[in-house]
Amino acid sequence: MTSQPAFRRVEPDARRASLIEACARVLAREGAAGASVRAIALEAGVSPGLVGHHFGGVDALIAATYAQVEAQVSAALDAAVAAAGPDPRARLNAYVSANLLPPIADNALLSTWIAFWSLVRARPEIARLHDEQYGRFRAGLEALLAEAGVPSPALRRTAIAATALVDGLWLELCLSPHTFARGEAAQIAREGLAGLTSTGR
Amino acid sequence: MTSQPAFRRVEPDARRASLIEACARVLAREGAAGASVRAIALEAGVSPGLVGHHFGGVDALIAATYAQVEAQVSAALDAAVAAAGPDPRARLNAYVSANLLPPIADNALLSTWIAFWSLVRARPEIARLHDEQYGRFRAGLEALLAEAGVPSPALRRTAIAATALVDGLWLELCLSPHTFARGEAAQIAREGLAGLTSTGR
DNA sequence: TCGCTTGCTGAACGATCGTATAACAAGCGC
DNA sequence: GCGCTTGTTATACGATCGTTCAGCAAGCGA
Repeated sequence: MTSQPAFRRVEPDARRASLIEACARVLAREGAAGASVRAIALEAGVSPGLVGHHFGGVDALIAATYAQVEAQVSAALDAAVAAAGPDPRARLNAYVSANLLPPIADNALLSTWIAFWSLVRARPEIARLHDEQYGRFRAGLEALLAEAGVPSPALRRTAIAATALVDGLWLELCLSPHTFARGEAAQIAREGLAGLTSTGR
Repeated sequence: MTSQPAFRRVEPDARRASLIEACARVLAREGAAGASVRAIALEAGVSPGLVGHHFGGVDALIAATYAQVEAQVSAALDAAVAAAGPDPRARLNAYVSANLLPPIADNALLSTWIAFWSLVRARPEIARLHDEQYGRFRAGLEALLAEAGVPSPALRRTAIAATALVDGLWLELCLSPHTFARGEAAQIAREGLAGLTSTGR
């Protein structure tokens, strides 16, 4: 009888990806407070030492997870805009409401994101990542607003307001999911965006 | 030579208040992860055992701190509305923009609030407090929106959108304070509110 | 089949966590 | 001035935290 291997060797990139996914799941399930090295390693089915081996420390793993989740969100937004066709207004609406519809408005993803927010003030590395992410999101929004005819002077403020609207809806969707449904949030975001752009001067 | 007392006896209510204030300061400075019993006790200048003695556990202290901070914010909002005079539109504007001006838009208060958010998913008690707080805020907003002439069918959605706008601006003000100034945030909120209510049907 | 590279394990370390508890002492009532 | 109440301290406990590291073993190449 041949005993099966006690563990499988995986190439570094694949193992890192597996740890990142496990970290995201733990963050979603237990919040930032529960994202310990041991909990993440258990979730990934590996030993705690592997986290230090591949990332050097748990902070770097969390930062990598942030970057990974953000890349997924960004890709989903780009896809939504591309699928919306050529009409500028439709592209703008798609960009905004995609944040509040699947696959972005997933409970696990929302929880992951708020766990990151809670780390921003304590970890300068996370804060830097957040600033970059926020900047990219707002830049994308400003470009779509410009396409949709929002005049240049109002661009910055309209983009900030729309970003805040989306973030606020996203936040409440995460904190108390029973207040309103995902579909309603997307509709509120679309209506709100219409209001924000109609009076933007 | 008379040696001075090693500590002062304080009546329970006053000591509890002192611990709550210390908890808020620690949450603001170090985030939820740093709000340990020992850190809070050190901040308050007492021994760690006092937290258990007066609150039973650190969770109850954090919940009490949440309730206390919320009461302060609520009082500041009421005061802002009262100071705005009788005009419905002015009262509505005061309610919204007061969230983004001193004393509410204080860095410590903002950090405290986001630390609470990060605890909502992990602690059901905190989640319940959040739901109550959010409900009160939205109810207050709906009343002011009704005064300002927003028709009843649009009331709920408009209030949700305005709350999200304020929360989003508040969040970004906390996460990266250099993106925009407090005064600009309040102005964006006022303009955004005008847009939200003008198209609300 | 054997050796070598290296991904991986698992135990151990010191620090810090929340909580419980026995002893102490501040300060009021008498 | 003195005892009593009780707010407060200090310590101890077990659990869990992040990190380190010596050694095992998986699986490829020869």
